[in-house]
Amino acid sequence: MVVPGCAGTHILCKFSQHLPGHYLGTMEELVARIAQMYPMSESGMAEFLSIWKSTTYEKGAHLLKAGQVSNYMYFVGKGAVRIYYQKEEKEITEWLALDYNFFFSIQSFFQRVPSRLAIHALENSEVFMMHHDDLMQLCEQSAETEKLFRKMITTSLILSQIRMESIQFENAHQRYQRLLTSSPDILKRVPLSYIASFLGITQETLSRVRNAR
Amino acid sequence: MVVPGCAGTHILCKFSQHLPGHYLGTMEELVARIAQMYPMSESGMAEFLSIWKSTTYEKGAHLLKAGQVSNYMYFVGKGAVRIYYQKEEKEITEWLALDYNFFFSIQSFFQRVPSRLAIHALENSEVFMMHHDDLMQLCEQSAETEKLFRKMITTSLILSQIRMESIQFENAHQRYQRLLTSSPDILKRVPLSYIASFLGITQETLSRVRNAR
DNA sequence: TATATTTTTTGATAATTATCAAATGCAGTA
DNA sequence: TACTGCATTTGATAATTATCAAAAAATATA
Repeated sequence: MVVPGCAGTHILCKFSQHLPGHYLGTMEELVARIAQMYPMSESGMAEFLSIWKSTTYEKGAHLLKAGQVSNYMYFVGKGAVRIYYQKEEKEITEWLALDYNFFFSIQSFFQRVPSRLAIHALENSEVFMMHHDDLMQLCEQSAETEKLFRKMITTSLILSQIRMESIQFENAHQRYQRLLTSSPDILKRVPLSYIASFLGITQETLSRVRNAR
Repeated sequence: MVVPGCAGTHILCKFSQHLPGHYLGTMEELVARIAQMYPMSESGMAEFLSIWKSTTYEKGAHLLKAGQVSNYMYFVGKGAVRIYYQKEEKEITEWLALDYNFFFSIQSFFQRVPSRLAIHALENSEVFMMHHDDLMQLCEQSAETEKLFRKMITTSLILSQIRMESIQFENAHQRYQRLLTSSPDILKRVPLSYIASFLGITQETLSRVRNAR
C-alpha cells in the first residue's frame, strides 16, 4: 500500500506509564500493561503472551536497522531504547521508550515496507518482542487478542494526536515542561541531544530553556 | 479510558484521494473508496454498506457540536466539511474534508467521550454516516469488516504521522506547496483563514506565502 | 449602482528559535 | 593528575513567523 505524498513515515508509541509503588518482574509488568489496556481472560492472556519472545540488548546494540522490514512490536523492560531516523544530514529522534513501554515502527510493521526508522538500546535492556505474523494469526483465532490489538492502535492514534498538538502549539519551554512532568527519568538517563531532537528543538535551545530562571 | 497528560485530543482523517476521470454517484464513490482500502467480498461489502446512512447538510449546518459524544464515522460526498475546535480564544481548523473522503472525531468516537471537535458543512453536502455501535456489532460478526476497520485505523495512524512530520519540519511555504499539490481544490473552495489554521500558520503568513513570486 | 460587510493583502515591529562559533564542564584513561 | 574526547553551555547573529494595524479587494445587500 502506498500513502500519497510522503513515503516512509513511521511512529513509535508509548502505550502505558510506569506504575509506581511496587516492583514486578519484567514479564509481570508486561502482563500488567496489557491488562491495563484491555482486560483479557486468563486463557486469552496466556495465549497472547505465548507469542512474545524475550531478548536482551547491550547498550548501543540495534534492535532494528534502517532499511529492514520491521516484523516486531516491542516492549522494553527495565532499560531504554531510542528510535531515530536520518533526515537530510541529521539524525532525528522519533521516540524514546524507557522502562515498561511498548513501541514499534508503525509504517514498516503494518505495511511491510523497509523501515526508515532504526532502533537501538541506550542502556542494557531486556526487550520483549512479538512477530507481526504471529499476532495476525492469533487475531484470526482470538477475538480478545483482536480487540486488544485494536485498542493498541487506537491508543497509539490518540497519543500521536497529542504529540502533534504539542509540537504545533507549545513552545520549547512548554514542551520541555511537559516531558519533565510526564517522564522526569528521561532527562537523567538520555543525552540532551537526543531529548532536544525528540522535542523538535535544537540542543542549544533545550540547554537555554532548562537553565532559564 | 484516560490518556495521561492531555484530555480531549482528536483527529480527523482523510483515507482516500479523489479518483479522477469518471463521475460516479456518491454511493458508488463510497464503495470505491472502501474497496481501495480493503477489497471485500460482494456480500461483505453489502453487509458493511447496510449500516451506512445518508443525509444532507446545508452550508453552515453542524454535523457535530463540541461537547456531544460523536457516534459516527463520516464520509462526505460532493461537498466540503470543516472540523475545528476552540483553543483559548481561537478557532483551530483541525481538518478539511472535501469530496469523497472519510473523517471522524477519533477520540470521541473511540473513547465515547464528549468531543472537543465540532464539524460543520462548508458547502451543501451529502454525508454518509455509520454509527459506532453498528460498526462494533458488525465487527463481531464479520471478519472482513473487522479487517477493513483495522485498515482504516492504521491508515489514519500513518496519515497522522505524515501530518506531524509536515508540521514539525516544513516551513509555511513548504506546507502550502504540499497542500497545493495534494488538494488544489481546497484553495478555491475554502476561506483562507481556515486553510491557514489547518496549515498551522496565520492568515497573514499564508497570504504572503501564496503571493510570493 | 452605491453602500456595507467581509476577506485578503500589506507594512512595521516583536518574539521565538535556529545557526554558527567558542568556551566550559565532565568522564574516562593513561 | 593531566590529557583526550565528548557533552553541554553561552554568546552573537540571522531567519522565520506572529502580532497588531491599516489598506485594498472582493462580496453581499439595499
